[in-house]
Amino acid sequence: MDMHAHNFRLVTNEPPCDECQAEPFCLQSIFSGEQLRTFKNAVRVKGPYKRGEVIYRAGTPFNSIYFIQRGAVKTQVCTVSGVLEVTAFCLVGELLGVDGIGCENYPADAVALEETWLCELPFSQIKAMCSACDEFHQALILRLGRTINSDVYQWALARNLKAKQKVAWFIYDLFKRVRSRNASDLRTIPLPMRKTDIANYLGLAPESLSRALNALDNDGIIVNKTNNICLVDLQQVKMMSVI
Amino acid sequence: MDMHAHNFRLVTNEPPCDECQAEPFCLQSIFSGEQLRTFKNAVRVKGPYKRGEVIYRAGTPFNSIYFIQRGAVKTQVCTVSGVLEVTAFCLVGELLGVDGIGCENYPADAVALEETWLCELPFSQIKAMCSACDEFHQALILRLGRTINSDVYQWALARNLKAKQKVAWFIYDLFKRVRSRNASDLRTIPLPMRKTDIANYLGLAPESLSRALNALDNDGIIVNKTNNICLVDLQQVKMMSVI
DNA sequence: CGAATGGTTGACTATATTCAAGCCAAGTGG
DNA sequence: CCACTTGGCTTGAATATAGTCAACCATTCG
Repeated sequence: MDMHAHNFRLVTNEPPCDECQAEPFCLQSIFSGEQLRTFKNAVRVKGPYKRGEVIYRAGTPFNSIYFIQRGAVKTQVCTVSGVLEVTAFCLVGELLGVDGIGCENYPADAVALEETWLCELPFSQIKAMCSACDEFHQALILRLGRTINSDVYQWALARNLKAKQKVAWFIYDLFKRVRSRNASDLRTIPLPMRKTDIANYLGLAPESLSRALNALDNDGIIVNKTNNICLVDLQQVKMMSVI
Repeated sequence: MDMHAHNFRLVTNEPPCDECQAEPFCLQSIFSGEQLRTFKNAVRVKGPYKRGEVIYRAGTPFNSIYFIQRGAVKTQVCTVSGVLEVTAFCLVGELLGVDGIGCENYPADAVALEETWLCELPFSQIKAMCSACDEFHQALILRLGRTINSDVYQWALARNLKAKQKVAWFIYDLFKRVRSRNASDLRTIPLPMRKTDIANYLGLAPESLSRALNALDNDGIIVNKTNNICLVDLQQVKMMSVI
């Protein structure tokens, strides 16, 4: 069914990028002329994935990384007793599946959080392009480095925070990521994921997250809605999220 | 002073590997003949680093990764308010500095936990060898993948554990790493790091770690000493460390 | 020997989880 | 169009858990 769904969703490459909300952050910006042609032939647009739909499962062979054209994705691992733990959120303009590099299989499930369109980059092609173009290789390494860095070392700093600070940290991180794709001055960021997902990701009970968000709202630092959060006092949010 | 210390410690390449405790896990095992010669010329043995000595600092340029021949290392980042957070422990036979790949600078300090000898692999040379030898490239990627995987995804699973379970998880992880380098059946693993470092790494107060270790000891699952831990009931330790 | 550091213990406090109940908005079927 | 259900979210009270503070013990190091 999964495979069938993929086939169903597969869109031709001509023109693959018209609907992309994240074109300025696409790796293709490095290329021109013949190389751009090669790149565009290598990638495939896939979508739409509906909310809750699985993009790939943990344990399936790692063949591709994905660029998120539109939408948002969560990754989650399943413990031996069947508890799901959210490991990351990927937003528009970010890379998905990077955690599979160096592994036979993807280590986590990837699940769409809203209607999502992806640009698939087969890893074999990526390797070929890395060999052919050093600039591409460097750009890719930089992206991967940044991804790993934020996944690992940000968490190292966040794990000793109290619930309220953790939440502030999460909100501020999300804000930075949204803003970097979208230089506008908006302080209201959408939350494509469920609050329960956020709680899980932060290692909090949903009730604790709810209380922490409430506390921040009562302090006048944020305005907490179901599907978005407004960072009223940006400086304060930033301050709270550091030890 | 740092630079000076390095020069002081620099040992000639002939013979670099005689004292290595981790030779079977060295990347050179891939090579033979002329390539082995090239590899041996590329690497440099450095040591001894005394306990507490800084190997590299966060923010200094990333030039090399290191293979730990002997000893053990912790990496730590410093928060804006000056609090140190331990991000990882690296043991004999493991790679240090991997967190710098894709970055201009090392993201964390590396500090020796005991008398430590390293084998330095300049990243420029690594890149050259990757181009020259696909098998090496694959082996390296595999190592990096495993490192990242354990740093990121293991933590994702551990972050929702209670103190006692976190401690069991840490001990079991350490046990697996020690055993994989050293196929003996010993159940007593040395602790090159301070208990305060472990507590920091696990996001616990030192007192909480102490109590958790005590509880495990009282349960008859481990024997808790200052510089080592004996896993009396291995199965139980493993069981406790999963959700 | 005395100081310093790391580790432990106990009492108290802060913090987060659990459980149970209720609310609200969105989707469903009559 | 309106009850009805559902899932996600919130609230309050009771409980479990970890952190803090202060004192103390053990080892190491000068």
